[in-house]
Amino acid sequence: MAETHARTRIQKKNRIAILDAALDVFSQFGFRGSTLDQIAKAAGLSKPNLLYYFPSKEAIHVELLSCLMDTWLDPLRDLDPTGDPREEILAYVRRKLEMSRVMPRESRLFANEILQGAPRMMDAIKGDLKELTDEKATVIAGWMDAGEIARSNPYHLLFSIWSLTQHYADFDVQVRAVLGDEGGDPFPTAEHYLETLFSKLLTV
Amino acid sequence: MAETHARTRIQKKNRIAILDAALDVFSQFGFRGSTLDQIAKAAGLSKPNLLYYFPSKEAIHVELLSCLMDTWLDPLRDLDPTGDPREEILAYVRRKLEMSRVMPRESRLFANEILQGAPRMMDAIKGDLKELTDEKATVIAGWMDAGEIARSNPYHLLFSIWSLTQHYADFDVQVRAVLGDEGGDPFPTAEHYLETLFSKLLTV
DNA sequence: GCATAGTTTGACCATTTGGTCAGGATCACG
DNA sequence: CGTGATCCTGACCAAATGGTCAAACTATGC
Repeated sequence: MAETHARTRIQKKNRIAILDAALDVFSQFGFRGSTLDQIAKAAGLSKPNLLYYFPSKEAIHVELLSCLMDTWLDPLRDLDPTGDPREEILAYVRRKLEMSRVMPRESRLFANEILQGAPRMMDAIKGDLKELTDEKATVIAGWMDAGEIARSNPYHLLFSIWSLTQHYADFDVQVRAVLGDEGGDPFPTAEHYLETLFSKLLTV
Repeated sequence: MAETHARTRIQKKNRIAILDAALDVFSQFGFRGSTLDQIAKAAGLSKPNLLYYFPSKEAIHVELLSCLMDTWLDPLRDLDPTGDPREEILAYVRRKLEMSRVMPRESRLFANEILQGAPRMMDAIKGDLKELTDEKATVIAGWMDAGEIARSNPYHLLFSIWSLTQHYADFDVQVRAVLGDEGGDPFPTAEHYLETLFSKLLTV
C-alpha cells in the first residue's frame, strides 16, 4: 500500500487504513461515484475522523494517484537496455501481468482515471509516463534496428503490453464470467498465452 | 444511436436526445458519478422533462446498456465459420477497431460497467456474451485443429482482440498523450500494427 | 376554433453528500 | 500523576441529488 510520512503510530496506521479503503471504493466507483461515508465505513472510522487525516475527498484521491504513478511505471523502468532484448520484453510482460494479478484495485483505479479523461493525472501522463515511454520506445526501436527482434511500432508494442495485461485486472469479472465457474484462476493460462503471443511477435 | 419505440415525433426526438446525452455522461463518469442535471443539460431539457420520458436515472442506464450489448456482439456474430479462418479473424479485428473509432463512448460505457463489477450487465454477460463466445471459440478451435491457423487458447485469443481494440477507445487520452500532439490520429497506425500482430500470431 | 392528448415547467420534497466544529476521550511523556 | 498534544465523535450545515406534482403550455385532429 501507499507508505505515508506520519508522526505517530496511530496516524500511520489510520492513514494506511483510509488509503486502503479508499482504493477499494475509488477503484470500483470512480471519484465522483464514491462517497466519504463509504470510504469511512470501509476503513472502520467515522467520517469526521477521516477528515481529520485528510483535508478532503479530493486529497485522498490525489494521494492515491500520486503514489500509484510511481508503482505503475516500475516494471517498465526495469526494462534493461543492456539485457537480452527478447527476454527483457517477455520479462516486462510477466511483471505487468503479475501486477494485474496482485494489484487489480490499483489497475482499476488507473483505468477509472483514464476513462474519465485523466483530470487529475494528465500532468503525470504527459510528464513522467510519456518521458519513460519515449525512452524505452527508443531502446526497443534500437533493438529492432539491430535486427534482434522483429520490426514493428515500438509505441504500439508498449500499448499492446499495457492493454493485454491490464485487461485481466480491469475486465476480471468479464473474463471469469466467460470462462465459467469451472475455469479456475485465469492468470496462469493468461501468462502462458501472453508468453506465446509475444514470443511469436518478437521473432524476426 | 438507440432506436426506440415512440408514438409521437417529439417523443422519438427527445428520447434519442436523452439517450445520446446520457451516453456522453455515463460513459465518462459511470452510473453513480453521473447526475440527472448533467444529462438534462446535455440533452437541452429540464430535469422534470427528462423524467417525463424515463421513469428514473436507472431506467436510462438500463436502456442504454440493453441496446449496447446487441451492438457490441455484432462484429463477433459476423465471424463466418465457413470463411477463410485467417481472413475472418483479421476482419473481426478490423471491425472491432472500427467500432472503437466510431463508437468510443459506447466502449467506455461498457468499460465503466465492467469496472464496477457489471451490476446491471452480469446476466447479459453470463448469457448472450458467454454463449456467443463459446460458439465462436469452438469455431476457432476447429480451425486450429485443422491446422489452418496457429494453435493457441481460443478464449484468450478473443480476449486479446477485445483488449487490444477497445484500448484505443477506452484509453484514448493516454494513447494520444503518449504519442504527443504531432502524432495525429492513432487509429490508422493502430490498424496497421494490429493487422501485423494478428497476422503473425495466426501463422502456423 | 375547440377539445383533447401530449408536453413542459417551476416549485417543492426527502435524502444524501462533502465538510465543519466544539468538546470529550485518549495517549505520550516528564 | 498530571498536563499538553493528539485523536475521536455527535451534532450540525449548506449544497446537491433523485424524484414528484399540479398547473400551464402546445400540438393535433375534427
